[in-house]
Formats: sequence, C-alpha cells, structure tokens
Amino acid sequence: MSWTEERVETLKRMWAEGQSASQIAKELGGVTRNAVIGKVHRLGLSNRAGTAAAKSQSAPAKEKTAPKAEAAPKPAAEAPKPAPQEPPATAPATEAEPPKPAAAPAPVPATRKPVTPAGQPLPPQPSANEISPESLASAREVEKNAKKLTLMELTERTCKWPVGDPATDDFWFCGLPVQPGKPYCEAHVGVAFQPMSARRDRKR
DNA sequence: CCCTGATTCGC
DNA sequence: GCGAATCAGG
Repeated sequence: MSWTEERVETLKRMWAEGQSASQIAKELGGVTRNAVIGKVHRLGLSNRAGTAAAKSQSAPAKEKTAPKAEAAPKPAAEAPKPAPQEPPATAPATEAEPPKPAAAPAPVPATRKPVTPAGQPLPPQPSANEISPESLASAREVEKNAKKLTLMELTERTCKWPVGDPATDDFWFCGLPVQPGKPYCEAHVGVAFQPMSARRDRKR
C-alpha cells in the first residue's frame, strides 16, 4: 500500500479527530500503526493537544542524542478543536459482528427521552428469544462492573456487548476482557451464542 | 499485559 | 519517503 492522497487525507482527518495511530491503521488497512506514526511525523503533524505519551518527552538533563531538528515554522492552520461529535448511532467501523444480541434490558425510567428516530424502523430484533435465565443473570451481573466503554474505546480485546439505548446518554459497551477469539466477555458470550434450543425444561 | 506515541535507521 | 524495530510512558 502506498500513501495516496486519499489515504493521506483519511490519515490527516482521523489524526485531527484524535483517533489513535492504531485505529487509523486499521481503518486504512495495509499499514501498521508504526507506518501511520511515521507518516504523521513526516507530514509534520504530530503533537496533538494533550497526548498521553507525547508529554513525557522532556528530558531536561540528559540528551542521549543530538537532534538538530529545530522547531519547524509551520504556518499550518491550528486545528480547530474538533468537538467530539456524536458518533452515528449506527454501524461501528469495527468489524466482527456476530449475531445481534437480544435487546438489552433497558430499565426505562419514567422520564425516558423520546428519542426514537422517525426515520428508520428499529433494526430487526432477532428477538425476544428466551435466553437461559442463568446467562441473563450473569450478564446483568457483569454489566454492573462493566468498564462502560465508548465506541471509540473498543479494541479487539474488549467486550463489545452494547448496553442501554444508543439513542440516549445511557449507552455503553461492556468492555471487559473478551473470551479468546470471541467479541464478548465470558458472560456475554453466554448470552450471545446460545444453541438454538438454549432452553431445556427447568428442572426445579 | 494492554495500550499510546516517538525515534532511529536500513532500505 | 517508508516503516519495522525499538524505546518509553500510561
């Protein structure tokens, strides 16, 4: 892959948006995060406001190398603080979309925001399947300690189980460590991947 | 351990 | 110019 103008555009845009190098690399495909970082530097972009790792680069006493790079007088326009815009409540850029989990039990407070978009009908809910009570129980259990990640914070190792209503503020992803090879944590894998007949007669 | 960005240096 | 390897911090 090469840095075509289009790809560079995407790179610039995402970098400006505060996306991490690895996220950009995934988006572009065919490149590693190292490649992205290297390009970012060559392009002269770089220090974004308040980057975690970036601020550590102040070694006052000892210089192990002699960088001659002086401040590059870049007339580049100051990036206009891109206010974290609401991500489209739809399709995450992330892949791995196993079966849509059954609707999360959204505890509807009396004061529910009526944010049901008039545009599209609700996605086809595979349905109110009967999930093993045990599974649901453990899932709810886990949701209490979930890391509550945002779409952006998801990685290949964080549980992508959605909780709450995407149309409200009360929406997040589980985020707990995923089960190896699965997109969800153990508890949610249990709810997501149920054999067709998850329900046996409850032996009580 | 997972992640982040920064830098170096052979190609 | 490119990006893997490496470094360094969280």
